[in-house]
Amino acid sequence: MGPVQQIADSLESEIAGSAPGDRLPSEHALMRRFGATRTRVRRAIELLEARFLVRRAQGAGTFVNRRIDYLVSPEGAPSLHRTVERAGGVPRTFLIDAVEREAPADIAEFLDLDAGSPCTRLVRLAYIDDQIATCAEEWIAPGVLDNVDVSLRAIESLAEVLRGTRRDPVRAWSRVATDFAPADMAARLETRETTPTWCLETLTRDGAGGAALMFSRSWLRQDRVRVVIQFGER
Amino acid sequence: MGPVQQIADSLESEIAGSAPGDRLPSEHALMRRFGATRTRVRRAIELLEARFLVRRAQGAGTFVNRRIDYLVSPEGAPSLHRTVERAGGVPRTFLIDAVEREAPADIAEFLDLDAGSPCTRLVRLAYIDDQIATCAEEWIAPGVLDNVDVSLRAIESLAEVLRGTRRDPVRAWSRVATDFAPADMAARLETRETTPTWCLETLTRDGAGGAALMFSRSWLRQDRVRVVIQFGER
DNA sequence: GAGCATTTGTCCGTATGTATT
DNA sequence: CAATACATACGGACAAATGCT
Repeated sequence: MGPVQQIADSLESEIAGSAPGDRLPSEHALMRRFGATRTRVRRAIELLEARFLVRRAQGAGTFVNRRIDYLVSPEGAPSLHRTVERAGGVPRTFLIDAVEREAPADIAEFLDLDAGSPCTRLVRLAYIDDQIATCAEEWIAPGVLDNVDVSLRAIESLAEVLRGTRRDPVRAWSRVATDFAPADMAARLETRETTPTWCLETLTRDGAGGAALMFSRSWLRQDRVRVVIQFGER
Repeated sequence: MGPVQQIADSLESEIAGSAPGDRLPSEHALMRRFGATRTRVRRAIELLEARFLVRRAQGAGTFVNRRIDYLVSPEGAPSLHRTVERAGGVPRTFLIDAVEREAPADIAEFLDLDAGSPCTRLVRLAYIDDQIATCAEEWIAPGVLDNVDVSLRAIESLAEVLRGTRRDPVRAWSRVATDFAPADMAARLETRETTPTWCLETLTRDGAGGAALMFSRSWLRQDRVRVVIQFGER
């Protein structure tokens, strides 16, 4: 076992006994403790970072990372908000944009829209322990919601809002994959364009086979959320 | 735009015009061409590697990578073999182990087995263009197959074999996630334990709600296969 | 099989850059 | 502004794997 791996193993057992958000000793402190060069110490921390065990922030330090398991199934997914809470984390959601605009062609097709008809597009960010975790773009068919910009600022689940308008939102279609987020998304997620990111797309209809209500495309950082897809009966 | 990004962009457009398996110029040749240090050239190639565009082999060189899109849905997945062929790649499958042994507790539960009853465990490797891509462990319930070790050496799909025994294999339950492969799996996949890897688990039953036939757990390298999970109707 | 050149992988020590506190 | 902490870069050296002779 190489010296880098030894340092990594030692740090890993140390992490196991600490809570998400805790700060690790600085790289210089670790150099002294292990009598190693900075290169080795950094390599060791990079191993932990690759496994999403720690998070590093320039100027601030290295911290124990929190990663959430998020279960997706055809029956629907619990809100990320609640999932985070249950894991002991602090979820926060922000609406950062709400505009009327024409949807891109592929999305308009999902929503059964005529070309040129404008729909409401929301952009929302979700944080876990004040760390950016996901960004969702949501296209809402015309006439489905009013004053969303007002009513949504503090609401974490669009499904709940839709239910409030006497609709019965059901997940009609979903696709999950990992991909490289486009530049604007990567910027919002404060991540590099070279890191694979979850992309979860969902078409919501009103009741089974009813009118298309909404198409959403969520990007989720792999280091903050672990998406698990499950279907069928045991 | 930094010098590293410029080199990466230049190489990327070069890659776009070449075929999977093609070799890139060596790092030294690129140093001369771009008048850059090895650090910068390597960083640039690492950017391409992170996006799965190239593959590097010590002592051999850097090559244009082939990555397969693999669609998984509740209705079932086409065989990886056929998916690779359709993309223009060369698929190959090897049975590397076939033993009678007791299944681990969690898997025995899936197969409705009593503790201690032995089942057949197969381990199979799949290659794309002679590059290791996936490793599957398959536990087959007692009495379902005979002489599998003989009959399976050249067969790429277990479902076809099961159909040959007058069964009706259906995908009853599945779970997909990315995870870090255990050490033995990482070794078989010739990958590091720090790279997230697809894990696809499936329970196969005989007809709808029938007897449990098989539980399989496949690990798929993210750089060779892009798993896309899709369910529902548009 | 042995030997050799090529190619990528890893590491070192040092210096400088940049974000945070 | 100063101190601290992580990020990036350089040039060089050696290791390890590959492929050819």
